[in-house]
Amino acid sequence: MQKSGSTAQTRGAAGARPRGRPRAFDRAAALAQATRLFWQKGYETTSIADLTEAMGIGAPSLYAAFGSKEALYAEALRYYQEAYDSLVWASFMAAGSAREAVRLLLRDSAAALTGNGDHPLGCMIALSSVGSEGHEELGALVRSARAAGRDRVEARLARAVAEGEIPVSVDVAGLARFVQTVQAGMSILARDGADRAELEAVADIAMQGWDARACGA
Amino acid sequence: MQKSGSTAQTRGAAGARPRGRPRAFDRAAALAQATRLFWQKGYETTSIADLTEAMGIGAPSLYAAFGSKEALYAEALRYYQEAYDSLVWASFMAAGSAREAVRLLLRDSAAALTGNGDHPLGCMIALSSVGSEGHEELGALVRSARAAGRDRVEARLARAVAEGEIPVSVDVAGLARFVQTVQAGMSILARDGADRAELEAVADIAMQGWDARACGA
DNA sequence: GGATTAATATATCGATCGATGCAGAAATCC
DNA sequence: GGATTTCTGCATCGATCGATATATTAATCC
Repeated sequence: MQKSGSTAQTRGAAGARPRGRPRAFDRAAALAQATRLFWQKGYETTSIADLTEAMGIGAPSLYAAFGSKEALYAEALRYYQEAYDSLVWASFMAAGSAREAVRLLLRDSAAALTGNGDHPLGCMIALSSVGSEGHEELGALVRSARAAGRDRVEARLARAVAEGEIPVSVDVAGLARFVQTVQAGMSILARDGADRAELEAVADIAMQGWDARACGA
Repeated sequence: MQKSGSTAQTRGAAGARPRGRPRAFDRAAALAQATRLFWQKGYETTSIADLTEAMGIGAPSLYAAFGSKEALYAEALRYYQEAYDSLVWASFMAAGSAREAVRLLLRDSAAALTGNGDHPLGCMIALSSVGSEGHEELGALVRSARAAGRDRVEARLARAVAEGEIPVSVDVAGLARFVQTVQAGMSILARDGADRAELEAVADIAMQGWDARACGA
């Protein structure tokens, strides 16, 4: 099910093929499939049988390439952050003001979380319930990933305070936590079937308070 | 582990004890324990062995009293709504205005979701990921429970429009969805360790937009 | 007391869980 | 070519999953 010519994906440009029998599947593609499955079903609910079927490989190949279910999930989480989550933050990073950054973050989140049908609904990180008893290592991983989002917002707000966009009287940590709350909540609504327009309306309402406060001066 | 005198909990006031050997455990107390376990760990992650241990009964007693794991979860969800979730809505129901109702709902949610250490963090309904593949019946149950919260808010907002508190130009469905989003997001933050003061600050920020909009007139 | 009814304790059911042992297959090195 | 290395397919490991069969115990009815 995989052309034999595509087995060189992890090799350096200078050749030097590894010694033994080459891997018959595309590791990156298999990881992408595993990511979508974990994203859709969660860690506990996704079985090795589910994974091997979706990835199109046998269990020994999975363990040889990824180590364990936990290690595969950790790698899938990293893949998700790079392949999906980072896209949501692109406009945020490029925005000229903190207000515009947050506005675009929430708008882009509304669009990404509802998706276009080619990936699961909601955010894999926000909706992950790993760490509720057992798998403490993965739980810490997910929690830190969630905290990273808020930290990005908080850092941007702090910069805006330094630049005079936002008055020093504003609690940037609290405001960042509010943005994180809205973004997290949108994932739950997206899972329940809220569409893009509905979440965009939520994002707009969340932003309407911005100008009412001293921030928007 | 249970006094034999407490076996009459489901009997009518007029006596008429059931025929056979009486149940040796308190069904309501066992349900309460099961609820807390499902609340903390989720449906899939909680095993029958976990349940029987926490409830202090054997597996056959569990199945005789509750039918199945799915039926027990459904009953636990109902118990949660009556014993915990309804408390959060008490002030909402009693408030004199829609604005005050929503404000108290978010404030009380902040308090309830962080708790006082005697129950799991976050909302069992909001954080439930049942229904992501398999268990479609329970998934529908949880989704409808989530929708019920938003419907309550929307109905209150609609009433406020009828009473002139909120202008007819306001999209009450969208505003209700915003409130639901903030409330849902707070559950995720609570699970990650956000304390009561932090979530109250989130609730306050969510409300600050209220007066800025036409609603607060 | 004897008959009837229901709950408990013990042991275990088949299925599935995550994870491997092993033999054959496909590549490199020499 | 032969030796070596690594991946794949098949079979299966012990543990745990949700759920029960069976025998015993404890109550009511008569």
